[in-house]
Amino acid sequence: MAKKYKEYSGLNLPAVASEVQAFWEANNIFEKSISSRSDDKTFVFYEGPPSANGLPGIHHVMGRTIKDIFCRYKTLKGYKVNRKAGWDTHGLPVELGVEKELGITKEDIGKKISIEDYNKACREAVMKYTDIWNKLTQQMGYWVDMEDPYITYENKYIESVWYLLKQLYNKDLMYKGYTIQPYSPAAGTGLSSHELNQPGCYRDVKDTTVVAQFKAKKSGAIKDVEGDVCFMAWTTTPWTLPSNTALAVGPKIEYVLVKTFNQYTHLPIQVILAKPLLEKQFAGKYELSESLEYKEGDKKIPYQVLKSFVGADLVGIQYEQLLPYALPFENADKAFRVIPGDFVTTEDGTGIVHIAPTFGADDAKVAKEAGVPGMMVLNPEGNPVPLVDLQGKFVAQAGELAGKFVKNEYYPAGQEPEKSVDVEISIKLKTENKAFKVEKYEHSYPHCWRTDKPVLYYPLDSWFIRATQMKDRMVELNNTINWKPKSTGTGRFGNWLENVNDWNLSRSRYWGIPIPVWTSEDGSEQICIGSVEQLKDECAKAVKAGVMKSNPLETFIPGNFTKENYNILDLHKNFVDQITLVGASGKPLKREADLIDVWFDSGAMPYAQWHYPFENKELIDNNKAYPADFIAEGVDQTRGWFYTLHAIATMCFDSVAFKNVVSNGLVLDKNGSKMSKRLGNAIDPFQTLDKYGPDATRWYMISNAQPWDNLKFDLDGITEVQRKFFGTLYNTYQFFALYANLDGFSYKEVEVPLNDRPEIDRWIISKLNSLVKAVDAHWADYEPTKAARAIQDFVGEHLSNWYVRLCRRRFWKGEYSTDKIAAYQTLYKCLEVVSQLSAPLAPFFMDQLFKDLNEVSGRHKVESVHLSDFPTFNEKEIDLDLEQRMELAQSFSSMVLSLRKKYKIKVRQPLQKIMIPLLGIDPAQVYAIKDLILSEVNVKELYFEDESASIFIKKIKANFKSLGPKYQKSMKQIAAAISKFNQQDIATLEQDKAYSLDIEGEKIILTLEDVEISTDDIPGWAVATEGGLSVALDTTISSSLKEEGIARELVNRVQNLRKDKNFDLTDRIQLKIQKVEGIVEAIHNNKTYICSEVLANDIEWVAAIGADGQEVEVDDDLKTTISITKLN
RNA sequence: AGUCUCUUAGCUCAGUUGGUUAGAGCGCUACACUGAUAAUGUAGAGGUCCGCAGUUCAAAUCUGCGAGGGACUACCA
Repeated sequence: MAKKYKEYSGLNLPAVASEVQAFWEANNIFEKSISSRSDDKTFVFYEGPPSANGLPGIHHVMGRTIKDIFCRYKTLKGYKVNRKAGWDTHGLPVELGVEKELGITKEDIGKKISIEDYNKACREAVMKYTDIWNKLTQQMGYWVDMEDPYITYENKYIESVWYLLKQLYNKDLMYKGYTIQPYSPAAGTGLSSHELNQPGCYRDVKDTTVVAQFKAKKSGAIKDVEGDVCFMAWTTTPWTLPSNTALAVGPKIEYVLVKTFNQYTHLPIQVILAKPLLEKQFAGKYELSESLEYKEGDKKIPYQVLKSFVGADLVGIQYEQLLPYALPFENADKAFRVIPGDFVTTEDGTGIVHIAPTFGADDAKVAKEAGVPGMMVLNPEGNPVPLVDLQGKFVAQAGELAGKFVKNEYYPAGQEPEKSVDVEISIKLKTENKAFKVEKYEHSYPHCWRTDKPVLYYPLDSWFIRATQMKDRMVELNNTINWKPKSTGTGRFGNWLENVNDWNLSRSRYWGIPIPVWTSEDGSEQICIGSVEQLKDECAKAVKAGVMKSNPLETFIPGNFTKENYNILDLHKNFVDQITLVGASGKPLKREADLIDVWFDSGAMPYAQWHYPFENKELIDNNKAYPADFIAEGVDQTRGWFYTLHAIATMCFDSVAFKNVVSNGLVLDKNGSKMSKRLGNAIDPFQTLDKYGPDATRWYMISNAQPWDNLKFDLDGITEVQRKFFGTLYNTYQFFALYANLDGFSYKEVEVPLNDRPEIDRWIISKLNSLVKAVDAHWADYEPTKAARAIQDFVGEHLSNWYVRLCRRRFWKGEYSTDKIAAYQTLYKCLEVVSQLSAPLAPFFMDQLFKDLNEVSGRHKVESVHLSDFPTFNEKEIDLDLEQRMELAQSFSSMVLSLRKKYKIKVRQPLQKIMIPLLGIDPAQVYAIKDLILSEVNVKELYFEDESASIFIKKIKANFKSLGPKYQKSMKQIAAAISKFNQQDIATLEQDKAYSLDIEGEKIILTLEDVEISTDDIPGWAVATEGGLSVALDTTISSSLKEEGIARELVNRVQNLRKDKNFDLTDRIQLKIQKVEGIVEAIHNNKTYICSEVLANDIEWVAAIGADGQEVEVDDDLKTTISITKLN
């Protein structure tokens, strides 16, 4: 017996997924999808490593669906797509997790717990959730090679990173410098921006603020002003005033010179500040006054505006140092000047900004640009340091402030002085006539999340990568990358590159990749290590020179890449910090204490995942696995992973790291708020996959919104996809399977030539080819949403709602004829192709569909849809004319049905004729679909009415698209004139193909193209108009039509009865009907039709029917009783 | 604060180079069909296209200024 198509008792998507999953595993389908493709045609994909330290969320399903789609698609297109999984294992979250678990803090490291044990704990903790991640990967159908992932903490990985760092070092792209970073003196550690963004870090505090007066040295714009002139600058951190080395003004801001009196010393003063802030600063007791009479004790202090300038005029003017405790150790002559600053605003303060380059990031930046030094002094060892030390105390050079903490919060509890440094300085300035105003001010200021004490912005030593130097090349290379969406590449990423800063590599942490640089104490000698082999050699030298007792890498064998060999070392801090190397002149070299930014880890993955260049050198050098053809991550990675990949590739390889990149948006909850555990609106990916199945979940996520838009994730949306798309497709398959099994169709017959198939078959085949063409282009173009929607539309609208619905009869009626075979072949083909087109997105369901079909037909010699070849479209099978006329058929049908509805004539009641006016349509087009329309709307005849026939009432409208460009300004009058046309005018225009209009004395010739003419009404007919098409329906029901209607009703009732009685489709019956007035004629005249429809041999009229009879209504208020019996 | 992004029906989204009646699905209401039946179809109601100003004969669409949501980066005297 021939194989049967599998029939199902219901659609259970989660069950489908687990069955197919089991099938994949049992038959190694994933491996085969790679191994079956040739090495010559590869598609390179990079997996952005997730941190196994956190749990996966629903957004990971989103991101990974996108990755999976294009990898699977390329596989179908014949590419070999290797996908190595990876784990991001370093970083602060891991450290914090471990500290929480062990109940320790950073201070305990090296004391309560050794760095070695600490790192060991991190190493174990970080892989804690790998099982859960693997489960998600498997359950959602994400194909990635989890067997052999790259792991960023492995020695081989680190060795590759070191290699890259050394390249940068050798190219002089790495340097050590200082930068202003958030720093917690109480904790003695720098803080990352991540730490500063912890909730509760920014708090409103009340600080003493000072508007200080900086006495100008007269030159430039103020050269000729009599008397002393001061710049006014406001600060919320008076303790930074001793470190002031510049004042910044906005070049375009207007400033004024004001004459007034100091409120504390009552001495006359002349000050400069921004004009927009004049009233704010001179509020309260100050008053604009003609006379400048003032003595101590007066309630009001008068002031006058003497002069105004723009900021640019002030730039370059020098001033006397406000608090001359110390001078910058270098370039002191360049200090104490007015410099330009773009960031200066006139929102608050004075419009002149006090610049202390050692304690502000912006300050450092503008000072550097202007060539102004920061207040760095030399410590007893001769090293430059700021005026405040790492504990937050002033250094010796700070005069009477020396030894004091800059904030009272830093003193041990109970030891705070009564007056904080801020207050002390304020008082000093007041008495010295240098303070214009001192007041408390409330503002938000960051606090250390661990010590609860305010953060300082402090210059810290860091290693940098000279990204600024490579900016132009990075921009150039970026222009060759295909970004989805484009705006992220040009906008967010492009701007980021344009304004790129040097990359701060340093992190003062424990669990990460150590900077492989060893330096002598005086900084004169330095080695950067680029491999374990080199480290071993240098260690040997160090042992020889006597700076180290033994070589910890003694047993390491260079060139041996076995696990065993690499397991004898650990390239983490605990191990490498034990190593002292030796410089050329014999000085001992110590490793720089810092670790590198974990973003470097992940940006190095293209090379480090292959242990480049120690192993697999050719993969990179010969561009076999580099650069990536495709990567995808969330848009939040733009300045993260996308950037680090790009930067490293540009700097080390002068190449892009990826050619195509999809940056997807966020997954929000259904109200558009961010998902978070705290709000309890986070969606559990496992529950979702369990309940709805991966296919529907994936399909929903991709079809609902473009990947780069945020997705408002709503579970009801998945239900809809389930019902609407998968349900419909499932039903279509079930329908096919039901009849194909009855007829034994297994696609063994020769293909019925397209020309021998009916119009509707050629139509759906044409549609199918168009679909293949479109979907192929969408997948290739990284437009998954468009692909999904196109498929959805095809399945729902064209295949199910139109093709199957209209063709149902062909499947169950009659012999196993050519026409029937054509129908099966057509529907089969559609289902098969749909399964292939959709397989990248709905891998489980589509594989089942494909296999269910293929197992009977054996058309494909592969076990799985994922091993098949993507369908090709045949341009010759696309018939746009046909597609267009089918649309016409659909429109006409819809209009007629709408008319039936309006006139309350049910579809089962046959009607005699419809008429279509030949206005703007090709009769041949409509003629070809005549039968289709007629059967769809149950009407007997269709004919065309020539446009010259006078029964139409026509409507005319201006065609703006055609008239607009030609007449522009006169458009409105023309349109108005056209709308006033009467039937005669329209006829004239149609006849002469032209019509002359007179608009404001100008003659305008209208052609037929300039207007749209449609039918408005046909008297005596029911008329429907839609989008320029009209159709008229004859609603007359003659007696013979009425009889037919009754016959049809009867057939319908009998069929229902057959079904109720569970008769087989092919059972013949005996039909008894109770003789009732009004139906005899109708049934008699349609007897043959009735009998053939219900498979009755004859109709037996009876006077009354017994208990087995069924009363039925065949027309309004027209009832009879019938009974049927099976004939054997 | 800067950069990017989004805002169209109750909800989720389409809407080509500007062209005059702004579309679909879901939901809702009404109905039909009953040999795909826990399926299917049809029709109807439903809109200040976020606001304002501008360009244009013509703006959901282009420009500017705002508002709101979101992300990232930075953090301010």
